[in-house]
Amino acid sequence: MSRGRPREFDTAQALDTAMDLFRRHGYDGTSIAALSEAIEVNAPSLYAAFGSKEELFRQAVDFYCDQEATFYPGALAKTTAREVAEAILQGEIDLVTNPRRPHGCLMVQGALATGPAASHLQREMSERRNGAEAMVRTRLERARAEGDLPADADPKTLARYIMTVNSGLAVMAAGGSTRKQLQEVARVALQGWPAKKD
Amino acid sequence: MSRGRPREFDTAQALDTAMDLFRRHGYDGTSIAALSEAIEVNAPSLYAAFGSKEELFRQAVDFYCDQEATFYPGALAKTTAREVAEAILQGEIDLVTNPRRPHGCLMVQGALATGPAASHLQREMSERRNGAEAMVRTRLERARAEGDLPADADPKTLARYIMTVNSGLAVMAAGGSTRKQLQEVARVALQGWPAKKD
DNA sequence: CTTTTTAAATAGCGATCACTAAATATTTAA
DNA sequence: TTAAATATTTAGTGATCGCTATTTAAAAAG
Repeated sequence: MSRGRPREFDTAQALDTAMDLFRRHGYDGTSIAALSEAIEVNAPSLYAAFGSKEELFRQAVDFYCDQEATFYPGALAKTTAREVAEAILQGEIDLVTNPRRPHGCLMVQGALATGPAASHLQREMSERRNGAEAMVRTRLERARAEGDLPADADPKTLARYIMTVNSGLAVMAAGGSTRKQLQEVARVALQGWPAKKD
Repeated sequence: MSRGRPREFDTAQALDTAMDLFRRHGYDGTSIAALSEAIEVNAPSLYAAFGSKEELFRQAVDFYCDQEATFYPGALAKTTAREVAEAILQGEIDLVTNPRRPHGCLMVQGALATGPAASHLQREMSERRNGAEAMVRTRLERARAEGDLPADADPKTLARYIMTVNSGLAVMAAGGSTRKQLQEVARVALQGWPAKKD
């Protein structure tokens, strides 16, 4: 075992709690005092473990991507472009309407708008969302190469469209839309998905 | 003229400036000090004119709806459901990528996530968005009654879909997507719009 | 002019912000 | 047993938060 007094709280559990607070109240709306109380750990221990509020937020986002927004690999592994799109929208809906969590998406609500001091977090979050978009685009490019999407389909725009709907779903969920309602929305959203030509 | 010393700043201009700050930094991320400096008015004058930060925010949102998000009446007045949908998405894109303004939508970025003290502003904003959705739904119900939408089309879901895309466009614009990119997205978004049956 | 009315400017209120120095507690290693 | 290492606790730092009492300035009404 490592030397010194052992930590009395679980950092993963702390990140789990921080994730919920940041998702519900955003970066600026979540105070160290609120985090400290919810995690049941004094502020200095928080700083010893995570460094700063900003770093805690980043680690909470990492935790979120690893532990909550886990549908991407499976969705991208589907066999057809349409199935990929369906799985992404359904995965996003499950994520943003999870009844055991605050509704919405940490990468949207967490730092969509922040005070000037944290403006780089806005950029970081949009870069993360762009990263997901790039993965979808790559997958759709492959689909087109495989003839699974028509040659005149534009993977870049289709991927951007999927991410646009995803972000919209997060906003709608935060506003109280139910899982069922959003599934109906997703059905409409894919109504015009380019058909494979046989 | 009214009695007493005349106000030395234009309240409309003040709301215009407040609108931009709240849109860029959100409610929690915008301090009275920042507003005071940007508007070039001391804090007490701000309070005399608007009452409180919350009330200033609300009035800025009203101002935004009246002066910036002005495309709705014209869009809803279009003759076909498809034209209505097209005009709404195009209007939203122009709104959220206006080069003279911070990119995004005040009703999304302004108070999507807030600290506990301002949580009712989250609700108020989602209620406003729901209000817009209701207007779209009513218009699409009329369209269906007029045979402009197929009988099996669901105006409620279609309206929710349009608003989902709208919110998504706001997030994407805040992340740096260009007007042209979002127009391509809008085109894809309407690809599956229910066709009128002749 | 003086009075009344309203606004602007100065200064500062208590509360909370993110953060930390110093002291105490608990563990392993020597 | 003692020393070293790490965590927790206590008590606070200066800065900023939203907001306001008080004073001074500028206008209209009498």
